[in-house]
Amino acid sequence: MSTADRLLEILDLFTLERPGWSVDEAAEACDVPSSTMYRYFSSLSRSGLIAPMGKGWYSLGPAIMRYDRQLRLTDPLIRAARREMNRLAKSVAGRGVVFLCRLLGDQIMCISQVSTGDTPFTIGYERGRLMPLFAGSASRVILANLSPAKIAALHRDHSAAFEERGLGVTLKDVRETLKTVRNDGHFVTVGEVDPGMRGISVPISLRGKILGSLSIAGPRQGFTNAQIGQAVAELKEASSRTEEELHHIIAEGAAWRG
Amino acid sequence: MSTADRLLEILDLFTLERPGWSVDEAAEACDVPSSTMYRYFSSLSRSGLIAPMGKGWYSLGPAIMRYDRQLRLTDPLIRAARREMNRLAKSVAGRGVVFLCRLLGDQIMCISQVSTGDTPFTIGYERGRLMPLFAGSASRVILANLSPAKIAALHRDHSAAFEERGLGVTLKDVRETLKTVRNDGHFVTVGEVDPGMRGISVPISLRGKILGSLSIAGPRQGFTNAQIGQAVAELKEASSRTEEELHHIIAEGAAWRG
DNA sequence: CTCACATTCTCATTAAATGAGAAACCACGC
DNA sequence: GCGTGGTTTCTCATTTAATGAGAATGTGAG
Repeated sequence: MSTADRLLEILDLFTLERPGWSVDEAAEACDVPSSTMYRYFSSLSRSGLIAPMGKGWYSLGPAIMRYDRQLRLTDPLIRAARREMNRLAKSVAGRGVVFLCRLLGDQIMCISQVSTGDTPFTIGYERGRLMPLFAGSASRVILANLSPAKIAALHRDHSAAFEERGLGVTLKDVRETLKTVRNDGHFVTVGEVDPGMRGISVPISLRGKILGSLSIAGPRQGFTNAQIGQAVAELKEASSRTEEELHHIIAEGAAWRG
Repeated sequence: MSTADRLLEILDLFTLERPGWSVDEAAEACDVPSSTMYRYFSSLSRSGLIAPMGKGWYSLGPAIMRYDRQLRLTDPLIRAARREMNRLAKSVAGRGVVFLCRLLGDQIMCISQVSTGDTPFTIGYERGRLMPLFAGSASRVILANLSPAKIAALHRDHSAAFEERGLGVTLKDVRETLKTVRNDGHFVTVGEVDPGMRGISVPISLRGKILGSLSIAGPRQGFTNAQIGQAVAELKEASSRTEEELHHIIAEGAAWRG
């Protein structure tokens, strides 16, 4: 195993379930001597990726927060969507939250979330939350707009998941199902990611390439059929304005390519 | 230079000013051949710390957001302060934002920010923002509560900064100034971090050890003297409740030490 | 299909990581 | 102040992995 992989393996020790580690425990977990783990920890501490939280205990460090802020401030998609997300949030205040997802390789991640007013329900759609590829409306509208080659590759590797989620058994079935979603331009689910929650999503693309999705989520009973229809219309409008804004941001260009 | 340092040097290429890099440009910047930089990029991509954003351009990746979410959800200080911060935010709605800072080694970082209602002014106090050590109320109340040894060490290394900020010339002067702040239990500034902005801060400690500070910031004219006095009182109350809550969280314990 | 470009692979050479133990450094209580 | 226990850094001979030029392969746009 390479040194690089070792470092990244150590970072991955720090999880939601186990956010704090001592040098000795980490050494045992990775099966290296303490002196070596001290070397690793000191490299990671120097860069701020981890930080001593007192008494020999370490957790993830300030660099994580700094880098995350940097992403928030520079991500063209987040910037392009901000205004429309705020508008949508007001429109569904108290009934739902608005969130933005991005396709990253084979993963779909929530990268931004806006809500206004009191949201008495638990908001599961936080920035940084990894979304399941095959469940939930936010993922579905992205999935439906992937290239045929990518859909085929995913179906080859995860055919069981496709079937389980009712997307179809054969690749042909799957293509049909996704074609419908693609043509509708939106997708609505109930309880696929969080129980009792409804998801309403539309895709966001740039020059024909799918980038992510814009969604509203809230308690199932917070939306009548008419309100779902209105939400879909508002989401579509917001998505198309976001795409337009994204063109402007990229045309300015300097921000992204340095 | 070690491999570890190389990797972390590469991560540091990604800045607010220059959030996107191609392999070749990064190779040139770090003075290594492209084939080597490809190896580094692929390690970092595999772990998700960076991600290809299309067409050979890379930016910071999903792991950053995942780790940041993890910190938000597990940091005992953030969790302990949440309720009080929400309460304070309502109390200063429209006039200010509430933010929480943490001491991390020699750095002070904003780790959480809450505001309610419309905040027409620019909010500079975002999570992930590094705060200057010697300016601003949020830092001052932390500085004032450091151990005498640390204050002495800081004064040795940054005596010019101490003098510039009016903290005193000799170590003796500095100690006197900080003692006053410590005894007051709060500090108020104007325009030290962001022009035209007022900062009002109180310290947060655990078992006599300074951990961070809780602050309200807003446009200077948003606070009459009486309102400043009230804000200080509310902040002190919030701080002491946060410290209490922190004791509970740490007593439960499981969450932090795994 | 083809071309240009992005990415991965190969392998002999070079340089860095390793780890046991010694030493230094702290913070803490007395 | 001054040991004391635990944490962290240092040292250096040995082992192991990183390096990088160039060839090979993959990929996407026209």
